Amino acid sequence: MPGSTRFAAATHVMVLLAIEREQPQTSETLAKSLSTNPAVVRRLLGALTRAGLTASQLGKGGGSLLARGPKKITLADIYRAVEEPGLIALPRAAPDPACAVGGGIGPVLSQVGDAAETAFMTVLEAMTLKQAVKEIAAKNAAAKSAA
Amino acid sequence: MPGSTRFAAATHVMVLLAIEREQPQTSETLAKSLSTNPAVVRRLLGALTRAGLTASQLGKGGGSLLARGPKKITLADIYRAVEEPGLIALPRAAPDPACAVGGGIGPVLSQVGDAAETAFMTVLEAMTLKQAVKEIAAKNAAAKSAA
DNA sequence: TAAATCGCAACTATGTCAGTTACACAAATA
DNA sequence: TATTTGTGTAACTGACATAGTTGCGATTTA
Repeated sequence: MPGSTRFAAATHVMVLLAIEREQPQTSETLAKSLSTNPAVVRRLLGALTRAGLTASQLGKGGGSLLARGPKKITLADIYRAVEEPGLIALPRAAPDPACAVGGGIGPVLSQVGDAAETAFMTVLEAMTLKQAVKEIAAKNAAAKSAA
Repeated sequence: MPGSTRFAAATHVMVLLAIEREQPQTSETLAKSLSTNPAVVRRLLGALTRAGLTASQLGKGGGSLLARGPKKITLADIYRAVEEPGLIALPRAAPDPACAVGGGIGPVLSQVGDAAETAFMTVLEAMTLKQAVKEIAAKNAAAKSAA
């Protein structure tokens, strides 16, 4: 499997926070929903907080909350918060200097890569957290009626 | 480093083959240009051949050639030949069944992920190998005149 | 037949990620 | 002020993907 599952996990967390908008959620509660460890959630939350997407409240009755409304958060925001940029990796080893291609290929590739990544992010940009919550609720309702 | 460098390496190989259109290139020659090992190149070439992008000639005087003209090969073809699909990884662990989000988030995420990946590929689709060769040549000329 | 070359399979090394444990620090409550 | 609750972060581990390497069998040409 290429890449990381952080985006999926972070989105899950954000959806949960969006649904329980009022109540601060502890990392333990969130971890249980994701079937994972509180520390994993806290790492995610750390990245989300640094990106200004969530805020956390220390002490009793504390936990994490959305820093702004779910209509003002897109999946692109979440992606950027937890994933590294650079969908296309450039080679580690420097190519043979005698090779006619070696010098020019890097810039060309990263130019195309940036353009492709921008297109990728644009799609993520188009979906807000609120829409995601709505779609998930719809899927759940469909699944329930089928059962 | 996230992801793989195969796409960059495979593109490098393809550009080389496009430039030396007539002469079959051995994996050893190609490997030297990439500063890597012949076996690594052969693995790449294997994937490219399976995808119908290159053809190889066994025996003495053999090597690899482009299977069709560089105008008819896009960077998307190369990407698909050597990289796994699925830019967005879904979580390994199944979420808590009691969690209201668990069931619905997977489908929603993979739907958005597919759309984003399609956008990504469209950009790659827009650039042919021939164009890439041309741009690289231009970059090299610029670098040479600057030196 | 001999030389050149691909194709493939094993193996190793390295890096990243998820998972886990542990502990210090902050904030609220009694 | 002492206790409780919960975050933030560091260290360690195990799993897995990738790149790199080696070796050998198969195939083609001279």
